[in-house]
Amino acid sequence: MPELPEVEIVRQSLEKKIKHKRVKKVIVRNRNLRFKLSSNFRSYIQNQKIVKVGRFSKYLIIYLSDGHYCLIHLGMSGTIHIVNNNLSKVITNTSFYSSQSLPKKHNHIELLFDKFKVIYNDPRRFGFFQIIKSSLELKKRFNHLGPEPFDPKYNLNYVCEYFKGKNKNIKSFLLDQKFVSGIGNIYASEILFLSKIYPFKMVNTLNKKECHKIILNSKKILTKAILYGGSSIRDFKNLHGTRGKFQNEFKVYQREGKKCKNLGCFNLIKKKIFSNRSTFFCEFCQK
DNA sequence: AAGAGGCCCTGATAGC
DNA sequence: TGCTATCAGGGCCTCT
Repeated sequence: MPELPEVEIVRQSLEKKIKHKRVKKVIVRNRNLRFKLSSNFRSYIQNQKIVKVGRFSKYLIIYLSDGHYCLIHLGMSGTIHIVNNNLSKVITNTSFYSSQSLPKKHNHIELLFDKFKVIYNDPRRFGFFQIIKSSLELKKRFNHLGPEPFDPKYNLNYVCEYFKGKNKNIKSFLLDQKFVSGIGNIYASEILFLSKIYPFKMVNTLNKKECHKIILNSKKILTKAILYGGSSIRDFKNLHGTRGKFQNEFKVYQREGKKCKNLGCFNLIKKKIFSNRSTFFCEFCQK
């Protein structure tokens, strides 16, 4: 489901809800996630106080009072719900589901607090929970990831150097978390449309000006998406509450066959499947 | 060693 | 109605 903006929205609402609160009990219903949940997973979280909820790229980091960390990745379909304990009613919505459509199936992990519980639901099970035991280990865990788009390290020098001698298109690089981390399939298309760059242009043919536009627009699109509360795509039934609004701002994503939104352009948005992911673009505006 | 492709898994939707 | 095929916001692993 989520790219960096959606994960950030989840982080904000989750932290608001659980910071300084103690986990009373942990229920594991299914440990077969992306990575199998370790057998002692519960013991690391039970009775811990939540110090804060952080995020790096598309990963949530729960800081536990004894210095350990609980790393969460939502994969493609992971969602987090907060449900009131006695009333069994959704009181905070961190996942774009409404109380009416709260799924019973695929609730794999539950963290029980005094008055509410946090439920992890994930039909496809591409997401995961992991215990990280030290800040050093946490750093190592993210070692393979490139800078976030907001990081000053994601600059013209870095990008130009990185692209030297690389024989791959720009869309693939925006999705490559080793190059820049946090961008996914929606925002990659949107960033390239805004930059007026053809998604399948090889990076070794990009000039400095184009690299500069990609850097600026990566920051711009993700910042705006966070401001809009993320994107809620695929229309769930009975949605309400904290549903994101950025899907209304899409210029190309899921707009195949529709008119280009650039002023004066009457071309229709195209969709092309490349390495199993769809890419949306305007042939006329993106060169 | 960079780059392409397959695979993990379930659910929604389209087409017959 | 009920089948089958295709597609989904991600990332890891293997092969060449």
